[in-house]
Amino acid sequence: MSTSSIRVRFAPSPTGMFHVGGARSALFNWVMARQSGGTLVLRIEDTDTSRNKPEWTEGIIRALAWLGIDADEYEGPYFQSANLEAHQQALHTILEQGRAYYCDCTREDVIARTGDSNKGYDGYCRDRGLGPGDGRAVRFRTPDEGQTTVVDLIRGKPTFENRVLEDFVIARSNGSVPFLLANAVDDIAQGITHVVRGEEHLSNAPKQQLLWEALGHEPPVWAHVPVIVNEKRQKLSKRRDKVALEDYQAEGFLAEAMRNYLMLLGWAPSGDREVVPWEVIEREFRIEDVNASPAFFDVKKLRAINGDYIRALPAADFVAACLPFLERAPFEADMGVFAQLAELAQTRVAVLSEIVTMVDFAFLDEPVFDEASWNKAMKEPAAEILAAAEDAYRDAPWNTEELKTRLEQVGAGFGLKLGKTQAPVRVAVTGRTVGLPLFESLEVLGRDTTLARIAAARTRLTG
RNA sequence: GCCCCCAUCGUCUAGUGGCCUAGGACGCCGCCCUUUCAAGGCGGUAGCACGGGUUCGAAUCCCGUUGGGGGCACCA
Repeated sequence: MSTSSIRVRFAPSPTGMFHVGGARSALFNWVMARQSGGTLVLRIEDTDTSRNKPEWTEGIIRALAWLGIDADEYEGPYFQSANLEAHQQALHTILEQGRAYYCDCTREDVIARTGDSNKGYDGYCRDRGLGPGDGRAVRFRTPDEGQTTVVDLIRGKPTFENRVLEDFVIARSNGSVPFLLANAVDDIAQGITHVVRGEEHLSNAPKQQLLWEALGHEPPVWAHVPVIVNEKRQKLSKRRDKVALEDYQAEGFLAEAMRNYLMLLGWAPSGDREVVPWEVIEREFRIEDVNASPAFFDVKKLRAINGDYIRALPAADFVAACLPFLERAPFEADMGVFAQLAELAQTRVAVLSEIVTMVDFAFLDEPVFDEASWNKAMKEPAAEILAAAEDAYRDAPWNTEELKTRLEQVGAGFGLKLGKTQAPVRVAVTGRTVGLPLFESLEVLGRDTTLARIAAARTRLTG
């Protein structure tokens, strides 16, 4: 952005869990504000009292902070509900201009007349000269002729025939002002210069632009970012898709990875790389470069990127990041032991929550035996291998190299390579066929536990 | 039904008329490494929806077709 004093906004309504689509919009707006020295305004659109809950608002603020958009990064939060008077004032201004009229039609009346529930309002009350009264809403009189063109940074100049724009409601019969007007009035009041929001709002743009003009203001520059879709190419919905940012956070996705990935939906940094420091994104992002087509939310790719970020973490940071997951685990982890295992685990987890099953064997009294693993590893000379291993380990110097060498020797006695020989031992000690490097794990576990587990497995095997 | 938007590998993208026998990433496959699994290294698979133009030249420009999507509330 070359414009120096842009004002953008993020205006979510607190009607549910904060989701990834909102996060991306917030990120786009934030980047635009930061790179232009402009301002990001946070406005909570809380006027639908039947669907709003304060905890949703807290969730939004918490999620933004998690992504790096702390309170000092935006102006606000403003609450739409605090701006009711301005909404009424705007309503009167429009009414006085004769650009709006009262209407007592119910939804049913309109459908009865048009015979089509998909058709908009038919203009029935346009010239009935109704005054205010019970059960009467106010509708904006859209122009009969001409067209409205919105300047959209991503889509060019979508143009709408004014005659197909229905006379929409700008005041409900109870006097309250709905979204189309309230949103526009707030944007005007807060000096918004660029409205960057989801594509689902594109068809609202001409109506709102008409409102801006009626209120005596130059319309803003718009940017309708494409929706994020699921595997069926439909807009992500909280009903059928996993969209809550909190859920991803709880699973162990890193905020840095999440925001990097989110920015990749519809856009890409220069060069042949996409996992890049945030500074690069902030430097290179241009809303004009955002693709106009919907993007699929690919969790697999998100995981891959998250893995990249995890591996890039300094060891101590990785340990710290695992803490919350350890606290929720069904065991008490000794941090000294964990630190050693974490080093082995860091390249093996794509999301932090996976750390739990990766190290549980070290902190549980008994390993959790995976049925399939047991059956796979405890086949033929397994009992003999375990017996030999137990003998070989009883007096072994307890370090990785020696443990490895001794088991190699055990395997040699059966004509087996280490890959085969280690399987029964691994399952006996960790419960699973895959996991952290075995001998390193044994070293950390200690002789007593290792021997005890091998013995227990032998008993279990032979009955 | 009406309005609007969109269209490069399975997915996310680079590409803005010649540098493209279309590049990268994820996924997938193979090989190497190897104590399992990862990580890492190397290699491979796969795409400009279709049809017309414009042009010396089109993934790039125009038109149409088809196919997707979003919206059509006294929700936001």
